[in-house]
Amino acid sequence: MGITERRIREKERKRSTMLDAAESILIEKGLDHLSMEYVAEIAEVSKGSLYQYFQNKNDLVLGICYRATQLLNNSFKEVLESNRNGLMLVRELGERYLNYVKDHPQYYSSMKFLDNLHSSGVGGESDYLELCTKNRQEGFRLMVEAIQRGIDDGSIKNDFPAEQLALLFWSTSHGVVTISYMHQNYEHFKLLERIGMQENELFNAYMHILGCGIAADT
Amino acid sequence: MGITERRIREKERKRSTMLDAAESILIEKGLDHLSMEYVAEIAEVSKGSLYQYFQNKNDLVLGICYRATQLLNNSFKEVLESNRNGLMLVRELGERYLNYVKDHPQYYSSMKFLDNLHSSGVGGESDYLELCTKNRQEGFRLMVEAIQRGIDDGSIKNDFPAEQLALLFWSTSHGVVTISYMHQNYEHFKLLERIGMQENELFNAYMHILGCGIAADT
DNA sequence: CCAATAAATGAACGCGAGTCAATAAATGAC
DNA sequence: GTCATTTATTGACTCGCGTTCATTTATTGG
Repeated sequence: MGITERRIREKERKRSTMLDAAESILIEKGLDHLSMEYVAEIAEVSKGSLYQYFQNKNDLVLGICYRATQLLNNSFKEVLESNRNGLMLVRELGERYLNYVKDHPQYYSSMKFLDNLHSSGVGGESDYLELCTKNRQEGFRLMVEAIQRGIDDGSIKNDFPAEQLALLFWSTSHGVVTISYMHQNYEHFKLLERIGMQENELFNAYMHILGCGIAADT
Repeated sequence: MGITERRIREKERKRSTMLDAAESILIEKGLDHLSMEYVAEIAEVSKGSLYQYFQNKNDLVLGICYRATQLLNNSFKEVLESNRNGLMLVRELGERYLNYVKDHPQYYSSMKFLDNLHSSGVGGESDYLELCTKNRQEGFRLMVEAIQRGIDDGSIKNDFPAEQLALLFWSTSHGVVTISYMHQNYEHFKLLERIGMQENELFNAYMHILGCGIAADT
């Protein structure tokens, strides 16, 4: 009975096409101009068809967000395959995060979208929501792992449990990366210019400060 | 000619009433349920009237955001009136920021709204936008001042210029505060619980790490 | 009391998300 | 090949909401 399997594959392929369309709009026009009508037009299907593949607009955007989290996690996993010390891994994770935002601003914007969703108690109306959340947790887990390795190999102080340091690293780097994102994508955001700072300077300063806080005394 | 002045006062009073209505909705129902219709109903005016006082919905929300930035800045200014050393001031600023988000989540959400605006190149269609931006800059300036004082009084290392440290402090604390906000306002955000961490622990850890990075060696 | 000006109103418009009854296509049994 | 049945596709429709505007109402200055 290969027919149902083929059907499922077909369906996945179509879903993927639709996501491609949505993604291209996201890149070219931004989230504000991503309408179901427009996606349907680009994907060359009817609006109604979209709703056979996505439960609603949120679900579609989270479909992109799912790709986004996958890509970021894969990048993180690569880092952890290295056998450098934990502190270096942490630094590398930060760098990857920064480059990710630079290379895929549309993916990052979809992740911001995910963050903003949780407010209105949006729950069971998107299958992708759960997948995205899972991926987020996985990403966090990778950070924990890097830090734990650092604690184990003695490159990172053990003042705090690895999870707590990871949360700190996650939240603060998120803040720094957000600045970087704004700098690159918001025309009127001139803070870096105003204080005469380069993006990489910001990142290096961040890593320096963070390093002072978490690096073990050698 | 006191009549035009009275008129202007009246107009300001009415605008304020409308903002009050919008704010109460924001508190009780959140940004998602803040519609012009609803605001009109609560403020007991017609929908059309709102547009005599606000250029559009964004403008109205930014009106709230203006109040939000005012309040935060006032809190910051209080801190700077103290004559403790700069490092203590910085810590106090962070604490104020955290408490602000705890006490006025609706104001914080309006500031997130401001952040999300800059994307779609929304420019001259809101008078409040400029005011909010001004206030933001003022808030940042206060941070710079605290740090500069710290550098001057020797409590903060002078590895970096005050502006750069301020940007670092601003962005990283923003990240930490965001976690705190999510923890309090997003029902499904369980990260802190999952790693068994309290909010104040997060803050203290943040300040500890930051302190290691910026505090002068004594 | 009467223009003239300003403020307030709500019906009407446009846009976009989501629905659904009708239509078309694919499948499997005979 | 034919036909009943299940599955996929369509676009007209509803509905909510931001925004506009012609009309009505209130206020001012003469």
